[in-house]
Amino acid sequence: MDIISVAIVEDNHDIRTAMELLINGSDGYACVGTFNNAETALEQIPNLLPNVALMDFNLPGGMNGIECIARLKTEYPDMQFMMLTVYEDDDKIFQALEAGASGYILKKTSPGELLEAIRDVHEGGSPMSSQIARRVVAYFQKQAKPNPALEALTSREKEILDQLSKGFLYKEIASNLYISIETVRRHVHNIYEKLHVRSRTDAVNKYYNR
Amino acid sequence: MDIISVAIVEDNHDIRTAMELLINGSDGYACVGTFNNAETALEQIPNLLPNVALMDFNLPGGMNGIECIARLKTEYPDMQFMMLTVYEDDDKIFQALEAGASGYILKKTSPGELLEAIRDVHEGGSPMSSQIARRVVAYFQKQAKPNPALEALTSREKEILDQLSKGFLYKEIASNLYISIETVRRHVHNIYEKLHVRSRTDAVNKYYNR
DNA sequence: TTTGGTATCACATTTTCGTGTTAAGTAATC
DNA sequence: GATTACTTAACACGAAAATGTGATACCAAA
Repeated sequence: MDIISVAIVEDNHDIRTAMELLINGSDGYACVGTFNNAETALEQIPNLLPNVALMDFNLPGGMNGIECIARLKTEYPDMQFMMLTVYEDDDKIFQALEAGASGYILKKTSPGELLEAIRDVHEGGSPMSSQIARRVVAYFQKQAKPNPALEALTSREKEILDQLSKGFLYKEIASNLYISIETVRRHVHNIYEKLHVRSRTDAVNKYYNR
Repeated sequence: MDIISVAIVEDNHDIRTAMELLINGSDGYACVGTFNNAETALEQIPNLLPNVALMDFNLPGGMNGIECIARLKTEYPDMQFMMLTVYEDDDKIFQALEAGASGYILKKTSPGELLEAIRDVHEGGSPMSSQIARRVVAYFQKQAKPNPALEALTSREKEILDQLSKGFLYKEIASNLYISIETVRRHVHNIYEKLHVRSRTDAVNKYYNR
């Protein structure tokens, strides 16, 4: 069992110290640096190159933890980041994951579970509570269901819209579907009416749920 | 602790029977139905209305487990579905989640963890292994990073492209950005050249990473 | 100082798109 | 048997987009 080096970015002194003690007091873990703001972390972490960085969301100064992760992750893609926060809202979760966090756990997590999560993220997992996971899964399910306005389209119209979305010219669509260009025009017209749009781009945007 | 009713859809007789025994032999769980194919499950589950349905991927007959989930989830949004499979590939995971599965666990999971996962998914969580979660998280990170070809665009060009993507006419873009329509034309031309496209829709598709 | 990249504007031409109107054949519904 | 919805098609017109060519100005790097 190799030793996992950990950096902590957390502005609350008590929490920061408690986590440092926990990590340094556990076999197989070493805290190599603690920071109370994003700017210092951004400056020092490149020197320390920890395996895992624990990141708080709210930090004093202009930069929050997510921005800090985004910058570091770009430079050091192999470094693992884990959000450690009190927030459970969708926005913050998705932002953190997009920025490059692999784990997302709440501060109320027990010390034992925290250590386990650190090891987990280091070994290629994505530790997160089952509730957090449900938020992430819900995102997929929401994405999957298309705009209900599209249901009003006939199957032929959907076919045409799909061709439109791929950027084909009318004449290309006509030849792809073996119909006249005038018929394409007609279908497009009907599609626009049903979707209440006046241009191809707007129609495609609705098609992709934007 | 209320009793969780469970249905099992799994074609392998041994596995199906073993799970049924496990569930019926555990306090707080009851197996209310087992099925060896999707068609029968689709027909019977509406009568049983279990809290949780465990679903295998490969099933005999025309329908697989994902299609089965998709149909049932549309009818019974409150029913919880958990994939129980041997597959760990991204495609199957994402398909299952989009279809409406809330949990995704592997067949090698221990009996104790399986029971825990069933309770978890019933209580609003999304049980999945840390490795599975990483796949899902990776999807977010991939989505977040834009097409590298866009980096070749100047900031002004990105601004124009963003306006294009919103469906504005050239003259609207011109007035939004306080420039001449001829300048818009020129920028659009340069954007198309850099992105190697010949139409607005293709450019927008690249902008959105399609 | 020159060169290269960026942003700006102009004119001309061709192609494509969006809209209006009309209408025939088919399939499903009532 | 009439009605309704869908698919197909044609013609015309103006608007918008795409293409080609050229030009000026600014700024920063070579």
